[in-house]
Amino acid sequence: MKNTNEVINGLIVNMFNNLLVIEKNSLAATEHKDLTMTEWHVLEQIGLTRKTMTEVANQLKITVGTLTTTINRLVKKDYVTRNQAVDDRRFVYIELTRKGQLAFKEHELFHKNMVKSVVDKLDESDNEVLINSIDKLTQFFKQQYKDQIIP
Amino acid sequence: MKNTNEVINGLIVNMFNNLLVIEKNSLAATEHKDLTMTEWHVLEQIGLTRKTMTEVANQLKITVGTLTTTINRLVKKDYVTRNQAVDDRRFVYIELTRKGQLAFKEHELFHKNMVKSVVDKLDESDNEVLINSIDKLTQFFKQQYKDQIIP
DNA sequence: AATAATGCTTTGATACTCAAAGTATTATTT
DNA sequence: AAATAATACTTTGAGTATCAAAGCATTATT
Repeated sequence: MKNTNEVINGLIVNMFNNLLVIEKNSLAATEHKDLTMTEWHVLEQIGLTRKTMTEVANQLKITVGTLTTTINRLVKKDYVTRNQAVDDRRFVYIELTRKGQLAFKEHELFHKNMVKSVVDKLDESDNEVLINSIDKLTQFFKQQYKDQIIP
Repeated sequence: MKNTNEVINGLIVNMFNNLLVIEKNSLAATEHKDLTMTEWHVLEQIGLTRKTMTEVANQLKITVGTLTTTINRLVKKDYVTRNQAVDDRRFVYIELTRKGQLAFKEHELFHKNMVKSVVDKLDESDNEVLINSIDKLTQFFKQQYKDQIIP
């Protein structure tokens, strides 16, 4: 089955090379043209409930210091609010503004369309295989680098 | 099938957030610790035959100018050679040195292991579904942004 | 011979990233 | 209660990554 492996590997590499560019162009066609891809992904991780800096940084696998600078910009652009927690003032809560929520929903739509384009063309048992396969990939990662993965 | 879509989307996003970090750590464990991820991916695209600057830049979806600076560094680190084409001196051929080829094979190994971990656990018809699914994703990209995709 | 087109490099600017040092706050130890 | 440690975040310094636009050779077209 050497050939199968190579085909799958080629497709995965190709997919990864393309996805970011595609996503970027797709999102640039929305009203929120002032967002970089990093900023889009930060908005995606914050989601519709407030989060702490560390939570979001862990999910994105970046340092909190890096996130700080991105949040600075997102606050300036009015996509995010930043508030110190009242119960423990070491924590900072970041939360989407209304504008941020609108952007979030556009990003969500891109992903939904992407997945829909795949799933619609497969029958139910095929979907199970797909889920299973992606899950196997994730497990491959976890197995080799347990301590670095946030589940 | 709303739920299926959400599961698949979640897995994909998670996979993308993880992959680069995982790959980075895996490759940092090799002898070639002086390579950045961008540099690894350039080596991957050059492969075992010589390529022109434009070829590689197109595959990676970066500008030729960006590639120039990366190649500068890879030449300095002795992973790549750069030679003007004799038949048409506008072209520049880039090619892996022996050291570059060794690195290339290590990168290849990472990908092979990754795919193997998935494929080994699926039977033959499942593999077809997986290929089919990834292919659908690629088609989704192509369909919406035809002019930007290099096939 | 002049002009256009092509392939690459350079330049200037911004974004992204990390590690390490610094600040403020809370928890633990003595 | 005071000193120390731990935690959450920000700032700083430095290198990498990226692009658009301008520039340089070389080749193709007019």
